[in-house]
Amino acid sequence: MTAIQALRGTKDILPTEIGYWQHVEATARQVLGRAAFREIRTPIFEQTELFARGIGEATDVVGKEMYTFTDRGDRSLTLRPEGTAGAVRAFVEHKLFAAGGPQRLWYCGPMFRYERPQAGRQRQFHQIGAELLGSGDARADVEAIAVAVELLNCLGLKSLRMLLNSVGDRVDRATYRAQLVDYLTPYFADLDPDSQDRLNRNPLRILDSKVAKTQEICQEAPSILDALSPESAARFAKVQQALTDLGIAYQVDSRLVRGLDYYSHTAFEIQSDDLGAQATVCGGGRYDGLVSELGGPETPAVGWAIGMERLILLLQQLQPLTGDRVDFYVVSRGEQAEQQALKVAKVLRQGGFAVEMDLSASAFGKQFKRADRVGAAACVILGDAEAENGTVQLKWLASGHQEAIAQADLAAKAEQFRQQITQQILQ
RNA sequence: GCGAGCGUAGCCAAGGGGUUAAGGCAGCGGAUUGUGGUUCCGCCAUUCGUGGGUUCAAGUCCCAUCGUUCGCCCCA
Repeated sequence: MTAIQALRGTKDILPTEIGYWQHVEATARQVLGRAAFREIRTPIFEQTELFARGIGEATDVVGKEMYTFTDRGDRSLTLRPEGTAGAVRAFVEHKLFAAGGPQRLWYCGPMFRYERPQAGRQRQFHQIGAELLGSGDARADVEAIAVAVELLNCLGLKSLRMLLNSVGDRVDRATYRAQLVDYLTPYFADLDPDSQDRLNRNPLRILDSKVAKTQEICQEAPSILDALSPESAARFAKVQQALTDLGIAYQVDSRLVRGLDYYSHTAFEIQSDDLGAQATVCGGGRYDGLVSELGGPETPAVGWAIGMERLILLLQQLQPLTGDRVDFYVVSRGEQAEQQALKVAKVLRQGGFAVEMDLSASAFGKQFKRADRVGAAACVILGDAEAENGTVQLKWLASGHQEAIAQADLAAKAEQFRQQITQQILQ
């Protein structure tokens, strides 16, 4: 029998590392909640058409990275490759726009893309995302970005850099696209093959090619910022001013283009140098056309997504996880004592303590070793003598101090124990 | 989809054609059968991802395959 392994590009999150995930999720819930974002949970699979329409047929995500399958009813379904399309679908389906005023939504969960795994990239990965729907005001962009930055700050992440750009509206982009193609065409022969291919399909993407020669050519290329209409340019200036006022550092990078079709105006990425080739921890921007594209009313919107695996990769470099500790480890030997031990454990657990029962029936010495290994603050000991007179021996492992306590008194002494444990942790 | 590197125990590994597969951590047992953290002793891979080939001889060389890592593409 060969053992079955987790699929390529998927990972088990084991108890030893789950602490990071819980910490990130708790912090996200807190920070987003404080900014009045409300959590939404949508299905992890949807009609394929949702993503085809929402993300764009021409994108790589839709073109070659989706987990698409046919169910028993011959419907084409797809495991969600990102979270925005589903959130917007729910927004439209449940007419959340009718509530009046902008809606602030956030989500967190697994996403799926069929890609070759590498550092910071998996086939099933997790994102935390936020969407602010119903405001086209430049302040909405700023609010969205500020929440993302606040979340990363609260997690203690340092030395991140934010790249900011405006890709204008549809008209601006069409103008710019023409300019860019005009500029690049004479260099066609010098471009790398991928970029040659993109010249017709998606010329803006050539700008962030990693090939040195291509980068060199792009140095002199026209900037999209020069192609913005006065209105788009003013809007972008407003976003920058507000970020500066909030003390949020950024650098304008006119070559930042995002991969999904639905972006317009503000685009931003937060990157780290400590992630290998996949440097982006958070990416987002404005997507004014998406809601109507998905059958809702004309609704401007802005949002972002954070890659949780990448985030946790950074956290792990920062701080080791403090292991879960046990307050009491219950050591027992002898039939009567073992029976009583179960009750003692129950009483202590009801008192709010983390209690582990030794189930081995081995020598006391062995049981103490295990108590040590799980980092217990104290051992509760029950042998024949204790069982006989209804007491336990309570031994504090750090000091070695040991005392006899009546089993009936354990509940009443909970507060006293709690103080002793707290004291020990502080030391 | 393309390119490169790597697969020896639960983990980290040495060994790069000559035969008893180092060592460390962890684990288990004992010294110590009612008291842990230290110490000491012992045990822990008939086998080196899998299949085939070369050779008198293969973890060691070759091929294939699977897995994994890193990079490209793309993205969080």
